Amino acid sequence: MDRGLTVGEAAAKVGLSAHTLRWYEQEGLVEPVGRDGAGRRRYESGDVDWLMLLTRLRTTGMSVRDMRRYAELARRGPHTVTERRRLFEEHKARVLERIADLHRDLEAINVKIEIYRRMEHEQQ
Amino acid sequence: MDRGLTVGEAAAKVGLSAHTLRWYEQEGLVEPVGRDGAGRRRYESGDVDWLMLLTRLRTTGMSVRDMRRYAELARRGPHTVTERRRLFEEHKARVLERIADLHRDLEAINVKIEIYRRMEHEQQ
DNA sequence: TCTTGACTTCGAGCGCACTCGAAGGGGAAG
DNA sequence: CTTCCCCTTCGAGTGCGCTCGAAGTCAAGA
Repeated sequence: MDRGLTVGEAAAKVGLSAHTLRWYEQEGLVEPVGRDGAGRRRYESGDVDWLMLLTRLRTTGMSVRDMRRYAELARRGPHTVTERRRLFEEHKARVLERIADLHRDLEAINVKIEIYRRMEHEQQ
Repeated sequence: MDRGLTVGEAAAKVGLSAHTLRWYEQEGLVEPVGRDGAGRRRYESGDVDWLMLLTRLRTTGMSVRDMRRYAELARRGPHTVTERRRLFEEHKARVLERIADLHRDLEAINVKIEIYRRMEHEQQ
């Protein structure tokens, strides 16, 4: 038994399917991960950390296309750190805007709930 | 010139395409809207209000399927008001959870930005 | 040794929410 | 009357992000 997790174990850990993990690799979101003697993927802790970062980017609405751009920067080495930071700061701004939009739209939904509550009251 | 907006005007007003407005009608998200003598759609202010509510539900992540369920309740009349309020309250809870998730994931992104900043500093 | 089950690659398929294009029909301006 | 533009219906196409299935390999357990 080599060190590291199989694709199934890594998938369970990060909350994605094994199919999706292979697809992420194929799409260039993840560097080709190490293999054991039989050609099976072995996810080390660094690989898992990277996947967890990717899932955070995904759940905050980053597209696969942008995640690929980011992965390419990371592969190109330490001289792309400034660009990576900018990419994250732009993403952060988008997420903050998204949160503000959600709050704004919730206002309208709350108004609607209040209207329904009043209608229920009058029906009695 | 009849009263009301054409599909193009209504689309511009609510920020959707004319194609999408027709599609919403076809999908049962909107009651068949009134027509002028030539069979063209005429959106009255109530129709536009409904579309604006729908767009708020969409931008807060409600699926077209759930919007259709809501539209069906509204069509069934005033005795569905309680159910509509419940639907909105459940949706509101999901949106609040989504906002909380976004804040949590932003934390991780902020940590990453800080790490990059330190790396940039050390490179100088 | 045999079975089981997770792994491999590859390519096709799916669900969602539009998005577009074709073909034709007014109606208002010049 | 012609031009123009927006309208109509219908069905097909698109982009995204997976998701699935087929066919085959391999290693560990009974």
